[in-house]
Amino acid sequence: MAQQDIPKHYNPTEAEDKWYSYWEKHRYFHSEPDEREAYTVVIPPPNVTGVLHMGHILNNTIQDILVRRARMLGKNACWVPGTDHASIATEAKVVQRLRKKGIKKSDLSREDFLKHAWDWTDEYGGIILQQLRKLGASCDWERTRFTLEEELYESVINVFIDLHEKGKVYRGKRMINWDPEAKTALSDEEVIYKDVQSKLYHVSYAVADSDETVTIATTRPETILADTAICVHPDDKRYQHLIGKKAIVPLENREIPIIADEYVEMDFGTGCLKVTPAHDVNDYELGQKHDLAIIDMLNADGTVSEEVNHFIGKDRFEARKLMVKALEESEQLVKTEDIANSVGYSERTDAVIEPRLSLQWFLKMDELAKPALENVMNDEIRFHPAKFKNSYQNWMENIRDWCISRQLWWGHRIPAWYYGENPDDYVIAKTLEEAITAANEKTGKNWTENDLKQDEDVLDTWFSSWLWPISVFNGINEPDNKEVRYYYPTNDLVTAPEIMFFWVARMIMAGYEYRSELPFKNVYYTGIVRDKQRRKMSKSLGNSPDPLKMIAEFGADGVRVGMLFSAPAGNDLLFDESMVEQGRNFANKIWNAYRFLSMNMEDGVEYAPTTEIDSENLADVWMQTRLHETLRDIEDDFEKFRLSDALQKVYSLVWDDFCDWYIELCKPEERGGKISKEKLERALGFFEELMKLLHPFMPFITEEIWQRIQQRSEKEALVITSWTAFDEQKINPEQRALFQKMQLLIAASRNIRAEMNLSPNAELQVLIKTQNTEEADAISSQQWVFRRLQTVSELQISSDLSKPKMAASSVVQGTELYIPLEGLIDTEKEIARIEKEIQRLEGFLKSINGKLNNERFVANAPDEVVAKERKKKSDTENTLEKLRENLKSFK
RNA sequence: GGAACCAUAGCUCAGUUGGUUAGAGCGCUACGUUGACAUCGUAGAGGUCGGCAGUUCGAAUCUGCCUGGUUCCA
Repeated sequence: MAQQDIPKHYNPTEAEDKWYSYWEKHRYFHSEPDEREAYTVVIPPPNVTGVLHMGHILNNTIQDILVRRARMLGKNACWVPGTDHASIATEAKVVQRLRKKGIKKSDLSREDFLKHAWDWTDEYGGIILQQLRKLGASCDWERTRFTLEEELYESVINVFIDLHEKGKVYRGKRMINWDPEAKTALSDEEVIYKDVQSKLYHVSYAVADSDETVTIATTRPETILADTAICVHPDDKRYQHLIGKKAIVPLENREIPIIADEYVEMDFGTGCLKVTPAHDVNDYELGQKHDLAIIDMLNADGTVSEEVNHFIGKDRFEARKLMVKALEESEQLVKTEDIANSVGYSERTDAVIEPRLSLQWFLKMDELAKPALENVMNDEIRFHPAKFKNSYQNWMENIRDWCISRQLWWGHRIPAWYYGENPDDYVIAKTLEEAITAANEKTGKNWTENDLKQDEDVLDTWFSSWLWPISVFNGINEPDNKEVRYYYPTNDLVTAPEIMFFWVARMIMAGYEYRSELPFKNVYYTGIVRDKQRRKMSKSLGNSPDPLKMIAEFGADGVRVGMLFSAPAGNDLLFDESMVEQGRNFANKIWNAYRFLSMNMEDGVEYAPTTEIDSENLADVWMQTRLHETLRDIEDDFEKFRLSDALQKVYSLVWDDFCDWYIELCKPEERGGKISKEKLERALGFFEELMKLLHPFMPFITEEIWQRIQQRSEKEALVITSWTAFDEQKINPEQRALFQKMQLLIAASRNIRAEMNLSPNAELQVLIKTQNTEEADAISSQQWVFRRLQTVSELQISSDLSKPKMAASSVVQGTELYIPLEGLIDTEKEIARIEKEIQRLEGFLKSINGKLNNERFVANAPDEVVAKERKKKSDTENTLEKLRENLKSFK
């Protein structure tokens, strides 16, 4: 392509749209089972309500890198995308939208409401998946799944039925976490505890038939209305005489027993505990133990119920205020103190959670947890970073049953059918017909469809997500189908540590329960994206940049690179837009490297990029060495999921090695001259190799350049090109060392120019005194490297050189470099320069001597270490001697 | 209250089995633009590795304690 066609700056938008649709059109991301090894990733399904945020960018960038690399490695890569139905969040959105239209949820039938919910989903549900395409995500879109679609719905119902048959799903009245905002039960994991400043109210209760009072302390005085006992420690001398007596509940004037239990901490608060079994987990257990009455004083919406006699219909917080006022008036409020305590909030609605006694469906976890714990602890499933095994273990070992029912409509409706009012008057069945049959069998009666009522509730969203790696391949409904057998277990799961318990742990359980096998081999936990002040990025804080705007401004490749640069494995990352800028700059650097090479192409000439190097050319041998060293090193990084490190290495290979050295050395000697065709083809050959290496990280620009370098057929797109295999034979340590020495000599020369204020173009006489004739030969034979990068009038290379007078000098690895500067040299400066270097090396030598003079070091340290120190000593002494000689010539 | 993780340059982080007077990127300073790229190049400054003690011939690395921070669980 001719030079005028290539703009000076890379324009990502155009290339990104072009190549993404090209990839999609040719179905490169689509996977079908075949004879190749499968590489499977299932996306952590975002909520249908979701829009792309920085966490998604990070997470999906990582997945895409893994998937694209696997694809290039020749594996049958399959990345399954999809969304989950997010019952609470979606239902809230739909309710909100209906409210705007003046419709109340309570006015609608279940069917009508669900119609609205599906409308909403059809309208907004696909947004986030569209956005992922902008990022370059190479998902198999033909496999897009939704947790509420028919096949997945059926999977959930089948699993519920199965677990019920196994006795693992049960129905019971238990203390659960109630969200009065969403009016539903939540699982323990959906409660977020926050430390808040509260008041501790000390309230005195009269003791019946006496003048005495007892004082309790509580942060929730309104629950006094539902108290059914006072409890003290049996050994507490202060209260022993009261045990067995009655106390009188303030306002309500009910008599409640004063009981004794060792559960009470004598030195906490007053040592006297009010017991409200309906509204506190611990109190509930006390109640069970002592057979206490249960008064449920709260309605579903958090208002006071008619079970008590005061503040009926008032919100719980309003009731609290009124209660305090009333206690003040009756002079039963002894004192109020400030206290920091922990309060549970709903993960979804942020409402204060109320512990509530409620009839719900639960899943028994103990047996499910066993293989799930074992196989993570023994690294059958590997966590990256491994530190997360600790909290996983802790959770698994203290696991409690999972409350899986939700009082919502949007979700998988529980397949329980009731025919009577007793707790056991139900059957579990997939359809009404089956339910009738089952009910008839169970009861021996003849039920009709009007007699049976299906449970109104739906299942926790995670009760569908936990099947995701199986259900996306329909492996629940058809356990033996070809797809699930081919793709399952999946390979890597990339997710946030926040959902380790919600999701990861439960997927592992489901994996062992339903496939007798792990669901994935590796779990990579990404960090949390924070802003520069370490605050978590969130919508409410408004501190999160809009990812799509960022992609538009910096390019998807730039965003991906920037994200990864700030994301070392498993640590939180402080997102900084300057990192994205760096990513964009990198894309531009690549672009310009190509632009330069293309400028050297003649119109109408066919160029055939080659990886056959000129073995006589030091730059070629070195560049090939660097390429293969990098291939080797990043293989290891990928193995350890150190993607940030891998990218750094490729970045440095491209920018530092290829652009700063290799391309510079390709430039023709004479200004305005063109690079020879052969040289250009080798440079392009390397360039193609670099594009392959970079492709997983920066898919768009690499494909763009790949397609510019040569005309490619649809079978030759970079996205499906084979990864270059690491080849030990392509690494040449000797030539690498020689090139490195050249680099150091050039750097030394540049340094002298900089320190002496000499222009880079000043023609200088340079003398290189080598340590021996072999080195002189080696350097001489490749002296063009030096000449190309330093303007020299004369270059002498020999082991037998006499130092010129008034020359600036440098010693690199024992090789000396002289630049005679008669008339130009600033003697003072040069003396200072040499003295500084001497000082540095003397310090170095001192520390080496410190070791070598220590008998115990010589006696105890491994021979190699001692030998290494000796070598360092002689090298340093050698260099020092030369520096001192040089210094002498100025004095 | 229990537990885990972390503390290295101005900032964000590497530093893999203990053996270079500690590395990268960004930022900073100086110089540089008559065609690859100023979204750039060259050179440079900058750290008693949170503190104290210990193990060791040798500690950023291992152990203990202390301080500060983050996260998870209750």
